[in-house]
Amino acid sequence: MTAVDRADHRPASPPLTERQEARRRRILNASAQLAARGGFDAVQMREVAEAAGVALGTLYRYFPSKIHLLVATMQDQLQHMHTTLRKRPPAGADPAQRVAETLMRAFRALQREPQLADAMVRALTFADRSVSPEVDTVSRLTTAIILDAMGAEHPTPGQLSAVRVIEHTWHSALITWLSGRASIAQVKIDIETVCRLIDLTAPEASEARA
Amino acid sequence: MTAVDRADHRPASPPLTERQEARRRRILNASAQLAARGGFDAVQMREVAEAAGVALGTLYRYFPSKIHLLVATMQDQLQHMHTTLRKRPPAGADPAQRVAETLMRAFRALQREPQLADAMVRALTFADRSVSPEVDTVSRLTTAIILDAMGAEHPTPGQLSAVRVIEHTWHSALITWLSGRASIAQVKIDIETVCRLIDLTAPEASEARA
DNA sequence: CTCAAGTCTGTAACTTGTTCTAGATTAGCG
DNA sequence: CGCTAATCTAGAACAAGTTACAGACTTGAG
Repeated sequence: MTAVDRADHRPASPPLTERQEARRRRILNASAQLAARGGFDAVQMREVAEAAGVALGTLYRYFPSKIHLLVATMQDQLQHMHTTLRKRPPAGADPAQRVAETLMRAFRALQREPQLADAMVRALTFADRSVSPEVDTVSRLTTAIILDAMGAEHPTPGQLSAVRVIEHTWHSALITWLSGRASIAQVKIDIETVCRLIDLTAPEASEARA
Repeated sequence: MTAVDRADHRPASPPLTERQEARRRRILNASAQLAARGGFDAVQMREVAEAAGVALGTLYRYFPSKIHLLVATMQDQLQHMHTTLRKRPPAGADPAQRVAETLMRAFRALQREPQLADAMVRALTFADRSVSPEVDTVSRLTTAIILDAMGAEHPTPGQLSAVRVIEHTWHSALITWLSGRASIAQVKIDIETVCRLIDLTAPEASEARA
């Protein structure tokens, strides 16, 4: 997980001064707050700038587009969630159960701020190539969370593929729920369904399972 | 499949005249052509209107937003694909194999027009509640294609969940590839991985499998 | 402390999705 | 044919993301 740890904060290109760090934080907070209130559309760059007390140009210097801003916001929120989850690891005996439990816990957290979730997830899937590095960071964070729940220290390629599929399902199911096309019950079932892949790809699946 | 058949063309609220049908078609073609050239950003409403030879206001009367337009474009393209696929059904013995083959065939079709694929898929996942009915139609079409490949006439709830998970994976993997964050090989592996769920949820999985 | 380089501010301008309006055209009906 | 309602056109206007720029402020080197 060293790669993730290093991405825990900025790639440290130019080390930000204290005031810059503070500005960045104010911007991210403003973004999350506006998003929580009115979703993607409510995060208007002029308003974010004003709420954060910076000029519009400065906002763009920190985050080169609205999408970058929202993806960074998601990074931020995911980090919180990761730390929270680590404090209370899932209890299930089965890796599949633990992952499903973890994801449903995350899901319930997002349910509390559906508008914020909407803004972040929409930004994530709408992101084009210019945001790839940032989206990748989010993806690595999510992977780390899932692998943590699985308890897989040295995942096999098969497991990694399963984790990717789980991530795909997770994002897409979230979107489907957020746009009102699926119920929470359906999301739960689908998460449980996809988590079955974990047993299927466990390294000892063919031997120790019997 | 009656529901899908009925959606084969417009929900027939007011039956369009011939000239209106022609306008609609010109608009969809213009949209697909612009998208194929430059992706999501190249589909600019003024340009679509001009290329289709209609006024901007008319374009908006037919498709109330750019997202609606692109989702309708996707509907259109999917319909083509469905008919094409029906002519040459996948050959595998296993339902899982057939679905994977079908999806990879669709994938290769999209590869030929990556920009068009980008525009359509981005629109699809970016769509908000106001586009739900249209997105749902696309989803039903996709489901029909997958069920066709499975050969499942009367899918169980478990199978339906598996199909949903496959769809999630399909969209999300497509996005990941389109934004350059995953290779084609990876997409292939992930599609094959998720298709394993089909065996897992087959009605006779617990009995006839032995 | 002083100065140059880099940042930040405030503001205007530009782009593209969307809405609105007034007048021309078309479609269907008697 | 002649009329009326619906539709279409051209073009202006508005909204929000993005860019540009001139001048003020900070920062770090000497």
